[in-house]
Amino acid sequence: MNTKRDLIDGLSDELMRTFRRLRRSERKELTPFGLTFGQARALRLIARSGGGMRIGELATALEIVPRSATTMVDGLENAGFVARRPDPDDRRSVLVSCARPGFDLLDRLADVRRNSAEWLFAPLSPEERRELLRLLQATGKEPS
Amino acid sequence: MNTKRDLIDGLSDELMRTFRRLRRSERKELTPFGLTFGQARALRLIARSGGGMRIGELATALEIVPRSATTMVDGLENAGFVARRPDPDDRRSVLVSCARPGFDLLDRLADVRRNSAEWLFAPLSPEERRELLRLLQATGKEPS
DNA sequence: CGAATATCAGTGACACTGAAATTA
DNA sequence: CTAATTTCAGTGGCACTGATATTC
Repeated sequence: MNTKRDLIDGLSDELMRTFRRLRRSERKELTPFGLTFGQARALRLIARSGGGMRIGELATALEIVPRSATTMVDGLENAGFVARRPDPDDRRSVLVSCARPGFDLLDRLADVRRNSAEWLFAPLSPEERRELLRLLQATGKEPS
Repeated sequence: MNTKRDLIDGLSDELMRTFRRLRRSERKELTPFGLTFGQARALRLIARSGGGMRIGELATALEIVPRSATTMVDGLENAGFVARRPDPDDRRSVLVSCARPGFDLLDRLADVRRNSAEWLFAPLSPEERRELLRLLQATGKEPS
């Protein structure tokens, strides 16, 4: 049982350590584009949605509360990367969609993301990467 | 090469998602103890150091800049969990060590941490957990 | 002198809660 | 009326940079 505790402890530590390195690297490379780590993440999701995304949808996808998604969209909108428009079918809702400057950025953003991550995963073979992805995807979704 | 990009993208996404879930869960369980996620992490390291740790050492271990470690120790010290004392061998330095209330907390803190993480790793077998740990440990340490 | 150590002051990112307004 | 959706206001965590004092 001591080994079990050590294992979970180590997993927590390594998970945190690895994520923080990834985020720091990506942040640094994102700075010249005027985007933060979180904004880039949101922009990817919004662009992928095509026709437009409600704030609540975005919040769910980002796993944050809707209020926080509002602020995130504010930043992207002020920078001109996304646009808000009212939902014609539900006047409570707002649809957020990717604006032209946002679309123009997507390819370079993908490059940045890949470059930021590549050094991190470089020591892993393609098979190991797939296995890592599989294991991460298998983790639990909610605290029981 | 499209598959390669998708793989790295997915790894980044899953790594972030998994870490954030862990942190959120641990934060929630840590609240009653008056500790934040970062403080708990620092306290573990300080306690493990035994005789005392310099701020710079702690910063290196936490992978943050020394100035941020100062603030983190401030919080732990104000709460009475750690104590600062001057380094007798180097008057520029301060040694941070775990105080009695901090020691008293360690066991319960370990429980919290294990409980917070267990649901996350529950779907993984012991072998898979060891493999996940190995893969995370194998990731790169510095942006090339 | 230059280098190391810790601290002070300010800032940015980002998540949270609670309350209010609008509409389904 | 209740529930859903977004937004406003404020707060907390935590990382950063730059400047300063002290000491090696």
